[in-house]
Formats: sequence, structure tokens, C-alpha cells
Amino acid sequence: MADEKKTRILITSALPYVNGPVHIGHLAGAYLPADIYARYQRLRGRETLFICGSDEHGVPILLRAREEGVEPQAIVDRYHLMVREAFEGFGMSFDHYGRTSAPLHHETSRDFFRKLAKTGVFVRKTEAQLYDPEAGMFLADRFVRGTCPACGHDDAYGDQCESCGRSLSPRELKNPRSAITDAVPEVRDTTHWYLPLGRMQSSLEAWLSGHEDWKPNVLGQVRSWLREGLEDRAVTRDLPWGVPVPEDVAAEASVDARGKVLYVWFDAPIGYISATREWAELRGEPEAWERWWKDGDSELVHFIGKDNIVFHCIIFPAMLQAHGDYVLPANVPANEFLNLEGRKLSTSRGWAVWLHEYLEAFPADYLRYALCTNLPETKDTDFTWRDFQARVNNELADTLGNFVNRTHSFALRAFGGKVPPLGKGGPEDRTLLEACAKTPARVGEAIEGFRFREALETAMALAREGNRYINEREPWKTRKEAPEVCASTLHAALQCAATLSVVLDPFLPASCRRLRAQLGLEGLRDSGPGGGLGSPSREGCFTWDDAAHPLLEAGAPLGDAGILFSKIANEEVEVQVAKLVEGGGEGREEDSGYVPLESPCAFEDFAKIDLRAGRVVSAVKVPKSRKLLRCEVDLGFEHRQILAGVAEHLAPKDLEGKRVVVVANLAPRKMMGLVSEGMLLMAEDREGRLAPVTTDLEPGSVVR
RNA sequence: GGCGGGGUAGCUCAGUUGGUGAGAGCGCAGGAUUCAUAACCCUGAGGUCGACGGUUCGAGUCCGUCCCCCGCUACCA
Repeated sequence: MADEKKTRILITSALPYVNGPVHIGHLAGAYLPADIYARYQRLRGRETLFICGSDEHGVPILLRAREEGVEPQAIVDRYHLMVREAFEGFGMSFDHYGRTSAPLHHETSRDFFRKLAKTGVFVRKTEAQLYDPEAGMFLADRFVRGTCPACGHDDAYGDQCESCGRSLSPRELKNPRSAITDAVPEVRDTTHWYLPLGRMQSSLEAWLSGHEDWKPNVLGQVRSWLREGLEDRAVTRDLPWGVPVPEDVAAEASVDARGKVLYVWFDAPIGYISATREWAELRGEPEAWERWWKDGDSELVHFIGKDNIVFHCIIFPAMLQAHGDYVLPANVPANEFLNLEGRKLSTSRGWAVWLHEYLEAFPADYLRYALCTNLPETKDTDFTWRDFQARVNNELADTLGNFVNRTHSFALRAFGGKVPPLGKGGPEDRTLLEACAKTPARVGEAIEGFRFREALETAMALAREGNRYINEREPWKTRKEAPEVCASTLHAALQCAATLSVVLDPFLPASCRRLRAQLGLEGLRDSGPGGGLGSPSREGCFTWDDAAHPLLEAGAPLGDAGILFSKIANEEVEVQVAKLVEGGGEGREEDSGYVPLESPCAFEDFAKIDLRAGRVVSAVKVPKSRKLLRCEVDLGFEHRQILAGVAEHLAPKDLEGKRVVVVANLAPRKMMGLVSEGMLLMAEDREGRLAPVTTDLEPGSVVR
């Protein structure tokens, strides 16, 4: 239940990570529910602010920029724009949509960090790491190559030697070099700041104990983390892309701040705050943001997907608590995941419906409806195009659209385009009007409990009741026999349509606006951006609760007719399904689903690999492992034990007896306590299916 | 493997603190109707509530074990 004591409500949707476009899975998790909630709160008349923005830092964006040979800023500029426009087309009613590369975000994050540093919240740890003087940056372990101290192999990674399987630390390597520039790395000490979650645990637990009413999937995850005991987390990184660590803080700790940035999960949630500040500045009231973030009367609600629970329920609250000035989330109604046609969504495989592409084909409200009827509120759910079509045709068009259309067009014809009077009204009329009166509260109760499917179903039930009512009252008969009765019927039916235009507004904002125009109904508060903020025009408008009373006055003029929802033909969804199968590759345009080619490899490098034919003598699943099969392979001159990470795709019998191709000189590697002496070559198709690469020749044969 | 969330009618999903004959929408079958977007309305068929034990007068709802799906994590071809 909503806490009516709080006077204003601050709603956030997870910041999308802009290394690609947004798809329907994102919408179902963090965006559509948040938008419905925000629009509802505005219609209720509560002071409401809805905030989101692009998350633009972190390693994946840096790597993507390197791949494409452009600056990271170019990547995030591209997707920030694309994502923002797609959200707008979908009807997301953000009061502000910011971005974490904005100067104000950098300033806000740095101030936040500075405050925690100054008040002694952080601990610092210094460790020696390798530094690339040419690239001017510290090297992650896998970016260091060199000679293995144990076996002399000259191309070992910084974390492990592939030749002897030994785990290493980068500093143990002889003749180390940078994998980026080939420069000889220097050993330098690097210091990082840590958020000591361990010692913050009890205060977090105290806070969480006041939130036993959160969704079970959220509480379960959170309790599990607390039971395990929280560990300190580093909040800075040696990276060239991100929010720079404040120089003054670094100087005070006698640390060189150059090349150090805030870790992305530290700065990203602060994006909620900086976007609010940006909103306030644009409004010309730079201090206005503090009301939302620092006043105890403010209720903060984060909408996210289940993968984000720990950050929003533990780490960010810990940061806010440590800072001291901020309110903590009142609720974090995380959703589970949406599947697509029975398979999980995958950006890398292109198994997704991209929002910007969807919007080229169908109206936003159709998707809003279809997704909302099937939101993954308690468990993962499945989106299919066929179901989408059925929802739109059978429910939106046939049930809702047809109800308002038959009502409206009848009134236009029979009553000269004006709302007919209720007159005395019969018991049936009063029954329908009572159903209308109860609906806003019922729908609202479900929304406030974050049960959006139930809320939409409740509203749609009123449309069904309206259809039933008209069938029973048969106004086409009473029109001539008893005109006053006919007038009462149409009056009640029009009131019902008017109620629907309000209670469905959060779900179908564009369609409900059109519906109200058809009904000649004006003066509802704006559910869109700015509608939850104080403004002169807002006063005098009617609200959600007012929809419990008849909204139309007898004699008032009706607007023009029009079809609200048109049906989707089979061919239209077939096109979408076909697009899915073909486009199995990536969000990028010309990609057909094939994995992109690796960069060229010199022949000398290729020649180092010794490929042999081998016969799989036996294959058994490695106990307690999810992916590994332990194979005994006959190479003719010897038998090898090889671990293949294919158990999710292949059964042991798929390999046993097969003559396969083996990388015979691959450095041994330990996994699950077992040594793997080589690798079985596998081919993978665009659907992700695996099959061994086989040969007819005898074991030991050389493959070139 | 560890931790968390799920496995309920053909399909997609609801089922609060255990208690009248287990629900909705869609799909299907039959009927009624014609104001309306070949729409609407009524009726019906349909499930041993993942499997096996247990607690209880009584369990989809609580406990235990196992199987399958998803997320985080661990050792990711």
C-alpha cells in the first residue's frame, strides 16, 4: 500500500546502459511499470517527479569504442540519442532524461565521493600493479603478457600461463609487455578507495527491517546477500573513461588522481540525483532538486530488473546512508525477465525486439498494452508476436475499442452528437454507474501495490461490463419504443467510456487522450511530463478520484468519431517474426547473425597451433560442474584428458566414439580441480547450437 | 556447485495469513444477437495445481528430498 503520509513521490527507472538500443525486455522490467506508476500518481494529484537517463561509462563502452576505432563519447552520443527518442515514442513520461557524461553529473558524483572521503567513510588499499607508460594507464591482468616463471612459455597472460596452467599474478611474469602497446610495463603502486560494506551491514539491516512488505523476489535476494556477509567493494578504477576521481581528495591521500575514475556502479545511481539537479536547473529553480532527495517527506521508488537488485537495495542505499543527507528508497519493485518466443533475449545474438524498430511498425499503445498484460511481476514471462496480435485484436480492438465505438457512434446518430440525459434511470443504469464509481479505487489499489497486470485487467473488466450492459439494454430497440430509456442507456454507457478514458490513461496515454476528445471530455490533469508538478493550469483540473463520479454532463457536445485501435493482420506479425529469425545477429544494421571475423592473424602465429585428429574414448559429466564434460581422447600416440565446456549443449554420447579435431599443443589448464590437456574444436551456428568438428582419419593425423 | 525467484487448464498467466465444488484472458465447441472494428453477449468442455514423502480434521497454499527453467556467483568452448 502506498504511504499516504508522504507528500511527494520521486520515481526512477534504471539508467539504460547505452552500448546498444533498448528492447522490449528493458521495457517490461524497468520502464513500462514505472511510467504507468508515474502517470497514475500525477493523475491522483500527487506531486510527482519521474527521472531517468543514460548510463554512459564503464568498460564495455570503452571496448566497443576501441573496436570501432572511435572515441567512447561517439558511442554514447549515438545511443543516448537513439534511446531517448525511442523512449519518447513509447510514451515514457520522464520529467527529465539525463546522461552520466554530463558535466553536472561529473560534478555531482565527485561531490558525493568527496563527502564520503572527507567524512572517513572509505578505506584505501594500495597494491602494486603494472603500468603502461605509452598508453598512460594501468593494465588489467589480462592486458599483460610475458614469459611464465614456471615453464618458460613466452606468451603467458598476466593472470595465468596457458602452457602450464599455473595461476599467476602479472608481476611474476618475466619480460612483461603490454598487450595494448607492447611497451614494457612499469611496476607502480596504485591506490583505490573501497566502500566498507562489511561495517555498514548492521545499519543497512536496520533500515531494511522496515521494509518487510517489499516484493518477495527482492527481499529474497537481499537477505541472501546479507546472510553471506557483505564485503568491501572498490569504488575506483584505473581507466581512461569515466568520472575522474577528485584531485583534492587524491592529493590529501597523497595519491596521483590521473587515470583514476569512479567505478561505474558508483557513479551510475548518482545519475538519478544529477538528472534531478539538471531538471531543477532547466526549470530555473536550481535548488528545487533538494526537496526530492533530502526532504523526509519524499518517497523514492526505484523501478529495475532483477539483475539490478543488489545495487539498488544494498550498495546505493549504503552510499546514501553513508552520505547522510539523502532519503533512502521506499520501495524497489524489481521485475523478473521477459523472454521472446520462448527464448531469453540476447543483445549479442540479436534475439530481441528493438523499441525503435517496433515503433516503425505499430503504435506505442499496442505494445504498452500487450506488455502490461504479461509483465514478469512474479516470474519470467514470454512475449510472442502471436500473443501480441491476439491481445491487440481481441482485447484492445474488440473489447475496448468496439465498446467505445458502438457507444459513441450510436450517441452521435441518435442524440444529435450530445450527451443524452440520464432521466430517471433504471436499476440497470445505476448498476453500471456504480461499477464505474468503484473502478478508479480498485485500479489504483492494484497500481499502488505494483500489481500492474491486475490493475489493467480490472480496468478492462469495466469495458466488458459496458459491452454486456449495452447488449442487455438493447438501445437499438428502445430508441423507438421508449426514447427516454434509450437516452438513459446511452448516458450511462458514455459515462462508462469516460471513466475508462481516465483509468486506462496510465496504460494507454495516447489512445485515452483521443478517446477523451471523442467524448468531449476536457480538464483531466496531465499524466505526462510536468503533470505532477505545481503549475497554475493544474489547479481546477479533475483527478483520478473524480472519475468515481459521472464525468459527462447531459447536453454536452460529443467529439468526432474515429477508430481507436485497428486490427493487426497476420502478414504484419509474420513480417516481425521473419525479421527475428533473419536478424539473429546483432542490433547493428547489416549484421546477419554471423559472428564477425577476428582481426587478421599472421601465418607464423597460426602455425603454432598443432591440430590433431583424435577419437573420443569416453565422455562423462564433471560432477558439480554445469558446463564441463571430461573426455578421454585417443591421439594415437597417447591418451589425453580434455575438459570440454559443452555439457549444456551436448550429451556425452554425442561425443563418445567420434573422431574429432583437437588442439593438441594447447597449454594445460586446470578447471574444477581437473587438468585439461587440449581442446576439442566445436562449430557453433547462428542459433548457438554446437557440434564437434570431426574427421574420418585415424587418431594422431595432423590437421592443417 | 552456492544463493535467490519460479514450475497451476491447449496457450499466456492470477491464486492474500492453509478450509464452501481450483480462477482470468485467449483458443476451442454450442447458442443468442445485429447498435458496433465479421465486433459484442450467454453456456460448455478442459487441470491427479513439477515429482515423491511428511505435518494437519483439511494443503496449490506449511516442512523435507529430488527434477526442470531464470538471475547473481563460482571454473565460462
